[in-house]
Amino acid sequence: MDTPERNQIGTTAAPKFEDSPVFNYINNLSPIQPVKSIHTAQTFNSLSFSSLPSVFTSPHTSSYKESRFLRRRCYSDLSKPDFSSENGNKGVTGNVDELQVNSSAPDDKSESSTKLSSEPQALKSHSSRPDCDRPLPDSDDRAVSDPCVENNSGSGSSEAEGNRLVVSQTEEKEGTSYDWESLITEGADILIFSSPNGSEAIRLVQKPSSTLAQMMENDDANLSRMRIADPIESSGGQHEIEFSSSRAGEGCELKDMDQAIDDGISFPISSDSMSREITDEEVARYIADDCMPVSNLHRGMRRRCLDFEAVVSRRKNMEDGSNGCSVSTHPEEKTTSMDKQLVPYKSGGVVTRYVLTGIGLHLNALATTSKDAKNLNHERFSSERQLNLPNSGGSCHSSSTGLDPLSTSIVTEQDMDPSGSGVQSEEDAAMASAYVLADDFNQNSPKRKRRRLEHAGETELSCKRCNCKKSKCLKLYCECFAAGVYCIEPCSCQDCFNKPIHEDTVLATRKQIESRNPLAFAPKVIRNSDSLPEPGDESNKTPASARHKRGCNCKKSNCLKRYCECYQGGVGCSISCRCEGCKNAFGRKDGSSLLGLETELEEEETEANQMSVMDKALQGPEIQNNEEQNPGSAIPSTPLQLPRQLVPLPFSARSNPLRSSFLNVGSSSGFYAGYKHEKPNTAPVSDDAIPNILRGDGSPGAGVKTDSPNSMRISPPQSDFGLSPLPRTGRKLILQSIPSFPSLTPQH
DNA sequence: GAGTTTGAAACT
DNA sequence: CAGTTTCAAACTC
Repeated sequence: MDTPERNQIGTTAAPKFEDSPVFNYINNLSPIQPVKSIHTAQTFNSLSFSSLPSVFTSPHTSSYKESRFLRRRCYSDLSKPDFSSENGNKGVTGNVDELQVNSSAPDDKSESSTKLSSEPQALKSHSSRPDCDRPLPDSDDRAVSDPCVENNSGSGSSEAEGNRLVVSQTEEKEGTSYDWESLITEGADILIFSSPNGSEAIRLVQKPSSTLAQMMENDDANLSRMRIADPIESSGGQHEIEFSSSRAGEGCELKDMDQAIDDGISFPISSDSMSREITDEEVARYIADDCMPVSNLHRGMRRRCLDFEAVVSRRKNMEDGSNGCSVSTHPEEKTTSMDKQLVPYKSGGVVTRYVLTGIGLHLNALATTSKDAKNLNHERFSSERQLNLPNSGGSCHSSSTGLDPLSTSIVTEQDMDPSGSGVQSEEDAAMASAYVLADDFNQNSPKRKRRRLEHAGETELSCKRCNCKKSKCLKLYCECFAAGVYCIEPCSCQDCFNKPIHEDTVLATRKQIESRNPLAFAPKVIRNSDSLPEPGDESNKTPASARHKRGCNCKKSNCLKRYCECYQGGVGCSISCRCEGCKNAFGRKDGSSLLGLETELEEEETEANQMSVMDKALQGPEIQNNEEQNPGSAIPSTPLQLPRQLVPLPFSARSNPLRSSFLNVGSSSGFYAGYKHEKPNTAPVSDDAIPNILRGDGSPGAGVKTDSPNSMRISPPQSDFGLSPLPRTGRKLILQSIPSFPSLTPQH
């Protein structure tokens, strides 16, 4: 855990004075400070990771924290993207680096990174790596995934942290724990807090240590300020500060902590070395760290999303050496929020996943999620419990946002994942699980793939498994490609080019398609956050509060089957639809409202399976929320789906943090969003709403939301769900501001 | 599991 | 822009 990041963080944090914004700002300006408190940093690292919420970034805060962020970002990429717009540069770069690191070579780098700690930048990059690296190795997947995940998750991290804390506590209890009990007791509180915001989660952590609390009291106030001022950074920044203060004297033990983490993420181990000095504060730290890992697990799960844009950068990093991490502090990189979005992640080196940020849903994602979700839930739980987190299992669950009665701890973790892209998390998890299961298989015989799909695949949910035979998975026919993710084992595709190995081809193809249709990779379904109907947007008005990007053209299915993209996406048909005999349960083109939806759905359900219904519901904003919370039935509760499924409008999310509309983005969506910003509405799509939605949901108007154009970023992708925000977990989506420029295409 | 249906994507 | 073809998912048996 020597990770430089922590150190840096700690350094930055060390000065409590930072409480005052001014002071902080100054600190940021001066690189020196970071160096000061290296020790403390570690504790925070985890925290920092968690901090995602860049969304709110206030320029000021961002500015002063930048140095810090950089570090943090390493952990949480997702959040970073948000920053990118404002702070962007640094943060972004950091993210990128992290991503690269993860993808490239986790193992070796981690160590090196620790060494680098002396250098702030290096630290940043390293810090990110180390986490990733650790986990990668093995069963530890959790840890491995965690770091990476965090990066990806970014926005959700904060919340996730809270959850994580809880989890970690539980785990620790089992293994060993001194102070843990107290911590645990507090854990409940933590959970609660965490849900809303990462910042809160952090607080909880702090709470555990009375000393910290005392010490921090003042700081807390400051922190709160910070948060307010900078929602985005808040979590990370806060943590840093707090811990630093608490930890100031400590420092050394971090290594032990790290080791412990590596071993099993359980701090207790570290405690041995630490002995008593580990005060509550340390415990808190550990917890925080643990949390991170946990979250990571989820994140690790991330699906292989393709970020084409990111890919490029990544490649560079990769090529350069695993060191992608290596300081990616370049300001330029930072500028591109896109990079953040893409977080390449390797699990077992098998597949790199990139998270795409986006707005709205990709039908594909939805579909997969819904179906799989059910299965996944079951499997996930089992796996999760067994593993406790661990890798594969964890990965899977991560996706599940729902509360699982069974494993609350786990659930929390999952929630945590939400980091932003519930979808991603799901996907990732699925991916991870898939990898784990299939290490052998890789792309091999289709049969095996199928098998996995059926079995492991179920768990994976999110992963879309395509079955392309002629398109080489380089056309929109391919769900994976369309969703911005690489094909993976579970896919039964033939002659697949949609793999990391063929990044160039994939990227080029994607560009081509985008050149033809800038919105081609945009989520097909654009959802407004349920919670926040924006007055301006008509889309909100739509029953579903979401609409299909282009509208369907159904003639025989009456928009009652999944052939219909609107239906599949859980949205009602709109004016833009050219369907005939529309009977879309989610809303007919002619205006029949969703109200009838339930009844209709029920009818349909009878016809189809409840399962299918559930899925639909999940897709559908309304239902989702409820269901998510209800783990119960097969449906889905599948938390997994939930997370992904709907992509609430990013904006809405902002408006309602609670609801969090996640932006899920279909993998591509993110790009899309960004893209739009760049090229507003050039989209071929005739849809009125769409452009508006995309923009705007944010857009336009909503001032705060903002979506800043940048904001479009979602914490990933996953996109899928969006409808309901996460139930409790609340992942909030943070829209991460995407840099003005569109993700993928920017290169255009 | 094979075959059919369907509608989007791609092509002309 | 419209019509046709291609494609793969969704669905049925």
